[in-house]
Amino acid sequence: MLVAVLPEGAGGLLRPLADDGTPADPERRVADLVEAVRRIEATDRPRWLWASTADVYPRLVRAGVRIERCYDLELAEALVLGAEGRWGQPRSLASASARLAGLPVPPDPPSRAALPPGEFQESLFELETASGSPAELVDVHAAQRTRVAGLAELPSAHSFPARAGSMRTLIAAESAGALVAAEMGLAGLPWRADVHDALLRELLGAPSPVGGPPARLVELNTRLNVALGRRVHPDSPAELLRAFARVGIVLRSTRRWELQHVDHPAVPILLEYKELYRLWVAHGWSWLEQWVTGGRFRAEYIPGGVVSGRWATRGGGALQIPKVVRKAVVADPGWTLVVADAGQLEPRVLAAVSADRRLARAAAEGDLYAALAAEAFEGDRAKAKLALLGAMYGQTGGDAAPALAALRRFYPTAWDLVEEAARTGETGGLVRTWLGRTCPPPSVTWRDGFDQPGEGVEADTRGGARGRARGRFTRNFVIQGTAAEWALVLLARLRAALSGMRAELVFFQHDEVVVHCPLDEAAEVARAVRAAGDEARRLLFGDTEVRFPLDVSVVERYSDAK
DNA sequence: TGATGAGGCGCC
DNA sequence: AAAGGGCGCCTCATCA
Repeated sequence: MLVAVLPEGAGGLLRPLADDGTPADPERRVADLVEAVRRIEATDRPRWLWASTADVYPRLVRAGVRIERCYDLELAEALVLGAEGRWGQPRSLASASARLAGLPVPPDPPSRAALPPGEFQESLFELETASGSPAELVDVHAAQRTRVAGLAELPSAHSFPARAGSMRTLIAAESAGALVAAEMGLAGLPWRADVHDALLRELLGAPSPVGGPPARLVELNTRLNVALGRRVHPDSPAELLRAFARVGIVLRSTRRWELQHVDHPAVPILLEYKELYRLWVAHGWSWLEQWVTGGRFRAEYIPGGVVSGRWATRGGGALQIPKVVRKAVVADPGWTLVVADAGQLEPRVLAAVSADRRLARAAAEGDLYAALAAEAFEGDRAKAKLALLGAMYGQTGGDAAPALAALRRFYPTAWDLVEEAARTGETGGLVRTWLGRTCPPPSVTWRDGFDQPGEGVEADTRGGARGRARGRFTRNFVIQGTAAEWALVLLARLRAALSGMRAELVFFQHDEVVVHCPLDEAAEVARAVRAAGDEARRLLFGDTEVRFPLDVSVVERYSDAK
């Protein structure tokens, strides 16, 4: 059973539908949407059909209402458009409805995600009156079902064919992910501001009372001035290049890896400055003030925000929290953190999707690289890792060349899969993930101003640096995107397993998940994470012998994981 | 003055 | 150890 929901102030319109999406009961208006959903969820557990989870669900969660399943029409629209070769067309309910009716398609309204961070937070408290009608929801949903069923017949110049069944799975997983994202964003990551502050003082020294650089940075800057024989602003690359040139050192850039090869007393000082400077500007006191409230860091998660299907976040740099700062992530008293990290996820995904028999056998082991090394790289684990990463990221020459040759010889089926994805991209084609997420067309991934979709695109794409860049992108897309799908399914299964417990999902980062739970639930949560990983493997890859082992730690502090 | 791009670096 | 893929976000430099 489905129930279509259209919010309207504090109330809304509800329309029950049969499983096939056809209306089952007349539409009705409720004055209190939260209470209506609470009641219907308790008795019927329907799949809720709405235009956008991000617009509707947060207010339900804040009122203490959680739902089990939903169908996010806009996320689904984006996936189906991509599979149909119409990537990037407007996806809102209004746009999809207009497209269906053959009317001019309005652009998507600016999404919440486009708001400045502060306003984004506030917007979550607004009562949204969505545009559109329940009839439009019902019609667009029905049309999506038909379009999904037709996907199997689409011409397939892609890594994986578009299959109706897997697209349904993908839409369900994407929708479940949106529920997790909303809940996790509201729950927040436990964050001890006092611990963070102590850490900053230890590394950076005392903060400046007027907002300038802290003591340690001032000191390092002074020492740098001395070492270079003149005053410099270390945050200005141009100035640094000039200063180094003046002491006889010509640099192409001031990147760390380039500086590291330079023998000059200023270099270690500058490297230390850069590291601490970054900590100060990106995760210093102002970050703490802006993003941590009530003992929680509340990130804004955007499911499907990355073209590969990975999540994005906005504000607070939630996916880039430096390891050193993770000391401030501390469980509440009497609670603990269960941290689960999928090791070697992407090479395992390659083994599973390619069904390369030898690679799959290696991926049945706990340490895939070691197994590979024993078989094909004379026991050299580092070389095995280099080869596999090089094949997935598109490295061609350099030190990796011999390793790549060995990989190609021993694992030809896996090799062919990534090579085929790369060739497809180089010649202007599209690739898909295992469940059917389609990569954007070349016109979207080229960001140079003069690239226009249409004439000349294919010719420009073939050969040349740009074509090779596109090939590296599509080569990686099929692996990274499929890994994101495995993680998404794990997340959805884990969320289901945790319902009814006090445990809460509080963080998710590509292949790693953190659950905050009472101490006495930790063992069960750890079991649930492993079970969710197994279910994700089975759902995606059936009876593959590839394993997706999870490193699970039960810790008080995030920094103590692993 | 505000917008944009480049340089740089944190995470996976 | 770096370099291949994906991001967000900070700064400076430049341009309208």
